[in-house]
Amino acid sequence: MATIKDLAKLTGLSVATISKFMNGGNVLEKNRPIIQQAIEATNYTINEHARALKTNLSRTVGFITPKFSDVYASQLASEAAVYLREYKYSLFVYESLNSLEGEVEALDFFASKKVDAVMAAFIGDDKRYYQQLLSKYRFPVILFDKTFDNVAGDSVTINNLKAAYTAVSKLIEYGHRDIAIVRGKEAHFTNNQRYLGYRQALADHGIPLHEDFVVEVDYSGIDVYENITRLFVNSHKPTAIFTVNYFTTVSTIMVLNQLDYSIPEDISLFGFDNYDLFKIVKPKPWLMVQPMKAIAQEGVRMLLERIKDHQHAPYRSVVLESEMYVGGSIKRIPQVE
Amino acid sequence: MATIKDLAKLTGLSVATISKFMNGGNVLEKNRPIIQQAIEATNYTINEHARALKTNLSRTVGFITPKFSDVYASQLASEAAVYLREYKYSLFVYESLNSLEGEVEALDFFASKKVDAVMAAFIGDDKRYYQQLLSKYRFPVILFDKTFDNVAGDSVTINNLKAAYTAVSKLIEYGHRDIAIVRGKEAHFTNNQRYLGYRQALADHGIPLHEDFVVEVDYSGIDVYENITRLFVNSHKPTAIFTVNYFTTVSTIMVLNQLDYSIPEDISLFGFDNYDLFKIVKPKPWLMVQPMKAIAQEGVRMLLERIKDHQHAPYRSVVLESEMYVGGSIKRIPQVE
DNA sequence: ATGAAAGCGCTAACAT
DNA sequence: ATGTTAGCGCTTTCAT
Repeated sequence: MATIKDLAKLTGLSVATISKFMNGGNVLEKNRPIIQQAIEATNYTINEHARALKTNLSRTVGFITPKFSDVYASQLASEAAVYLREYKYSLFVYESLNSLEGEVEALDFFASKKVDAVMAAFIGDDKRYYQQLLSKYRFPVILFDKTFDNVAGDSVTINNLKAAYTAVSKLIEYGHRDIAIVRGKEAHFTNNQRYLGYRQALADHGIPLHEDFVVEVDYSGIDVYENITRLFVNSHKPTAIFTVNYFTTVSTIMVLNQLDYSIPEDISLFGFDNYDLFKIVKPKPWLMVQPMKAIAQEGVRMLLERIKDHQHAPYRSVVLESEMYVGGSIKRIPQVE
Repeated sequence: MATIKDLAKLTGLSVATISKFMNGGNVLEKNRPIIQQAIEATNYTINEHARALKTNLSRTVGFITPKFSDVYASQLASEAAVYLREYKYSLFVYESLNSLEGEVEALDFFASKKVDAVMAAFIGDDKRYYQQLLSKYRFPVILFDKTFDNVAGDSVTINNLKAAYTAVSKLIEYGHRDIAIVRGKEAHFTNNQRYLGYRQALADHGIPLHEDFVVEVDYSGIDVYENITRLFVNSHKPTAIFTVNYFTTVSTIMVLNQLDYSIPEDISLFGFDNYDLFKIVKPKPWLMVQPMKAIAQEGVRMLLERIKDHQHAPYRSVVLESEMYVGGSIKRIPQVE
């Protein structure tokens, strides 16, 4: 493998000059092509380990995702990578496999890789646990999807409660009162917040909560079919369904289709998150969509600031709004006076 | 940040001894807890940059995926990470964003990170292009999903043609003769191979290829609905559909459901790849499933051998078989004599 | 079993 | 603008 020393010998220049060239410093115009040629001849690429050792900056960012297949995290990682690349930064993505131990493993791994910062979508909700955990590491951590009261790191989230509130209010505005919700089994932050938004929207419009209309599904998918089917066995049936995320939205559409319930004729739907499959679905579902680009951009911005300053400025938390995608999945129900 | 030197001072031992401890060398039993304590007190983690610089081994593997959202690649990365972790290796995942330039970027990035090997699912098919490209890098590359005649690196693939042949033969065995195929627009290797398997199965059973039954869809999803709908406008309609991968399978099921075609009563289906959504689909689709664990395991095995030997042994290519998942998505059609 | 010291490839301070 | 050189944190050889 070629090193700067090799290039120095090849060009007759010094290692310092080559280093300057590599880092955009001042080099005589006539020397530039000479160096460039030597680089190409030797297929030289800089040794980032040596550079990182010297500068104490690795130009890498760790990213903790619950699963590579997680739609939210993979969109976020994808967008973040684009912004980071502009600053010569790259992502180390580590799967926590939905476990706290996996998260600790990831953090330890990042610590030894000396990443400059970490972006994380953690699975747990225990603020003090994370506060203590993160205090062990010297890199800044930017939290996504959920926040811990600005106590463990900067965070970028959306207003989950409001997004759900908006969605359910739209269904009510269209005349629906029998509105079911399909949410995850786990008591996770976003899941809960969106449930609260659902409840609050109902309450604010004087609609009592109907226990049978709260469907909790396992993200493995095994019980989705049965649980959604059960919504329609009683005489008191929902006329609309609010689904709290991509998985529940897709799977609910799938099941409704299979049960031969037409959307929106037989049942109305308001979903969450936008992803590839919704390009196929007819009619287009109404959706609350998270501004993934903005989330990534804000996150990267904060992260770069933290790396630069390295100060213990108070943690900031940015809360963004979701966007409402208008679809054709809600039927207007005549108001009964 | 704590260094070995700090630990040396703290424990009264030498840097060399601490290093040995860190690497599982011989250290007096009575010294072990002392070192361990110092590590915990300082939150010490090894500096992998320094280690990599010294040993010329980074214990990282680069992984090139077309998109983070790619189902095949994300399953593969996930499985590979598990095996690699057993050998203290970790994955650097880089998105090529479905472009050749992105792939080159990824390789250059990996070169400067001095990864020990690269796992890649490339998008192109030009053997000579990749042969030339990869010759520029000194790390071994293990190719997945497609192979280039053992000319650019070791590879792990499945027998795509045979898998498709098996699937279509099964449909024929059930009495179907009007079998459509939903494939991708792009002339990619796996896509083509599976198409060839389809054609060969038809040919071997004396069934002529019907042009209108070959549906080519864009992976963005925009034309899937229209293209599948078009299958049913003529008087000559298919009784079965073979879909060549996860995306086409899911979206075809989605569209059929929306068109109120029941599976298997109105139309039979044989799909490809297994993933989360199929846990929800009723009836369970027949599927050809790639052995992702075995693919990852074989790939990692080859990769570790390459790293160890560093010899220019001839490239090997491992071809695995897909597994057939029996479902309820095929109707038996009485044979007409 | 432990320690002293060289050196991996780079950057940056300093000298020219 | 270019060159010389120290040193980042680690492993490893060679002594002890």
